[in-house]
Amino acid sequence: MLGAVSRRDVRDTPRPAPTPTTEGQRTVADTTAPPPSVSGGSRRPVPPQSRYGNRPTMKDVAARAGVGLKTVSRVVNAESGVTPDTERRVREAIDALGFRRNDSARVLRKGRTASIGLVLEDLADPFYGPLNRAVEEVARAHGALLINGSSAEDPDREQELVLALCARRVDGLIVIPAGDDHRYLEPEMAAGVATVFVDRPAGRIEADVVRSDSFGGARAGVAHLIAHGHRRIGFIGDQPRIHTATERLRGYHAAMADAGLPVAEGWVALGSTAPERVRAAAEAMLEGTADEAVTAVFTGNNRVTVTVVRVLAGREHPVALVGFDDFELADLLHPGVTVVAQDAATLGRTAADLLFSRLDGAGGAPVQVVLETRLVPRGSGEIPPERGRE
Amino acid sequence: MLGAVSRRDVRDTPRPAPTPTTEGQRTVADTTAPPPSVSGGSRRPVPPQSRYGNRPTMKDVAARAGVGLKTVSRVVNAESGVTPDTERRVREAIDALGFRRNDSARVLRKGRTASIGLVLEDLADPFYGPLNRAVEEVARAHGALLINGSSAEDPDREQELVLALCARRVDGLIVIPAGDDHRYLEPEMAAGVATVFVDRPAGRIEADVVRSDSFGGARAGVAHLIAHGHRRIGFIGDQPRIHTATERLRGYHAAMADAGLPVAEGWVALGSTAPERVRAAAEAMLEGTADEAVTAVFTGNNRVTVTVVRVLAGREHPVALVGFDDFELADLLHPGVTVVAQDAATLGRTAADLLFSRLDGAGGAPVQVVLETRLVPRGSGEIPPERGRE
DNA sequence: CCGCACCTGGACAACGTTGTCAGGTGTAGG
DNA sequence: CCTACACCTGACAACGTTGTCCAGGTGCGG
Repeated sequence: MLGAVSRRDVRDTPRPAPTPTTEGQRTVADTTAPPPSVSGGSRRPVPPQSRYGNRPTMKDVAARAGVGLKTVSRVVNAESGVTPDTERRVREAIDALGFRRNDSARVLRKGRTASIGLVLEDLADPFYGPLNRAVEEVARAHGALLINGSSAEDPDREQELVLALCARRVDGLIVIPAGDDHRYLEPEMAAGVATVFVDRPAGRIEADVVRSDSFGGARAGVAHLIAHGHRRIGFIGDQPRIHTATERLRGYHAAMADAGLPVAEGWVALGSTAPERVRAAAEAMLEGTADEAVTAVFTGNNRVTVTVVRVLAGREHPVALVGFDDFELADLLHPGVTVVAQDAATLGRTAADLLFSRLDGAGGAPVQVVLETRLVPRGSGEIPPERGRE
Repeated sequence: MLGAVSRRDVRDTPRPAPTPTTEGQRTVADTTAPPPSVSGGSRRPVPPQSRYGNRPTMKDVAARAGVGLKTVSRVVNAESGVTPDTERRVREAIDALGFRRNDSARVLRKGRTASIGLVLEDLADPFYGPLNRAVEEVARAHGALLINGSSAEDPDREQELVLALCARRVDGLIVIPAGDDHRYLEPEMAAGVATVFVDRPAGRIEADVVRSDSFGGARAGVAHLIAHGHRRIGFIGDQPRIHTATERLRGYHAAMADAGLPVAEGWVALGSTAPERVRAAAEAMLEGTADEAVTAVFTGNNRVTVTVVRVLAGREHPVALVGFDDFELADLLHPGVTVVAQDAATLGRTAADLLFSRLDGAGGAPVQVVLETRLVPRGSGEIPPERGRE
């Protein structure tokens, strides 16, 4: 962790000061509680009805401009039927008071919030960045705001977050499910909250889904390894609770079966993507007797792939690797990492388009959109089996 | 792009179907408009006062439970003064109707939204993932929801987004500024919207800032190259409009001056981080006569670094490189990329802590928190100058 | 058996905005 | 000069919730 922290009154810094000032002096402080600290404290002790800083309302603007309340509303919403002169007076009052419309009140009156919620599993996972961005772009094109949060793979937290968004009356939801039971969403969906699931299908309810072809992608990836002569191939994936994990495992088994290859007991490892676990699993299936040690590994997602790359980097003999999910710089490693790529941005864009089409009234039964994956050979998947080839 | 898309009624898929079904059949469709499509259309044509799906209100719950409105409110808010029996009746009615409190109305009444806004420049930039996540964790610990969006480095869009968040009456804002004039925020801040800037200071207003020591970090990074024998060092950075870009450039100049080294004209390139531009800039300063070609490059942020790594990977002679910002897999490249690391998560956590301390009533002048950077030698910065060493 | 204190439950107003509708002004035509 | 019409403008209610306040009921003691 980067520990040193310095604080100073901003006045001490007379602007970005282009002169090389005494920028070096710092005081060391506890990073875990940098500023005056706060965390534990109780809620702010201000008078219960603080009304923030007494923001001006339309009523205030109307009084100042000497017009009626509704006229201010008309100006603010660019409705027709206001004399230029009146409008000018109103605008002056708005600027003078620093008025900004209270969207909470507006929402309450109008019924729609022009905002959608996005719940994903980890905001810090690079896979979700482009997805997040794509959803935001679509939302923006529709004049909607995006509210998002991450479930940290915790079903309870997912539910908590989703229901909080519903309480905010988002118009629609895009959810990357962490749990496998979404019946709690039924009343919300019945009440008109459009919902699209991404990456994985909803559990125990019927709902729109946009996902990649995990099964086919994994099958193709494993077949690629088989085509390069491998017969003993390991699979390291995410927890079996997660739909994509089991789909990809299914693809692995299908590819092995297609080639008439047996799958030994120690070749499949499902579980958390924590680096320690993945590292242990990889090392276990790379060791063992010559008949059991794998000559190639298929990894179930980008987190797993990165960890396995680290494991392989420390070994003498190269071992073939194909990973599900592309990742930045995969092409610059030695060897480049062969991957089954899914397009996160398209996933997000497609889901958002579908969501807004529902919001615009598109009816019909829930649909399932499945996006093709793409095998990207870069070297690591083309390493032939060195030893143990029978 | 991954083009192939298939759609089918979800009913056709009798569950994750563990049997290897005909998952292969797909129809090719235009990815840019996948579902029934929507985009251009006008707003939904439903009756103006659709009230979504006529969600039940507290009034409905009260009627069904045979109690008063306020009693329902008491139950929902876990206030005291309700008989267990009454509470049970109310809860049954809530479950039966699928009632969920309308937070818009609640916000309107109470004045605080328990939500904060985060505006960053690119949701897809991996640098912001951990920052985003850290802010979310702090917000969650304070019972607040996080609303975020990205400005795409566009000052107008930043302002638009920030003001939209203010209209939603977020309690506080964390902003990574794209623009250099934030006076538009003055009325909002005066009205009580706590605001903390991250990564870069606010423009033309005084406000809290949490940022890394760009100047010192860049100076240390360039000094590292000088210590390894380089005398002709290039600098490729972001647009000069961006504060961190100029600070890092300042650090570069300081380090060069410290060592008494001149800076030739073609050695500094500021501008967009678009790969084409960076690539051109890098190639230009690597070519040229022996006296002018640089033997080392310092890159101003992670986007630039990645592009330069690509350029260097295609060259015969290794060229030394130190980059600002750490990035995943930097250690696994050949050679490992030496970086000046800043801790995005701490940046976010610190900013969020500061924000909530302001919301909890902490007064005082705006503060500036500066986090130390850390030089991480990995190889690329330790390459000695091959040619042209005088 | 009566009275008092306490406690539960409900009526009501208010938050800031927008839709409805009626009133008022100015202008043009008869 | 009066009527009619168009166009602005503003009063009012309602959105769903919470804070205030009061009424009614219960339990206990006198």
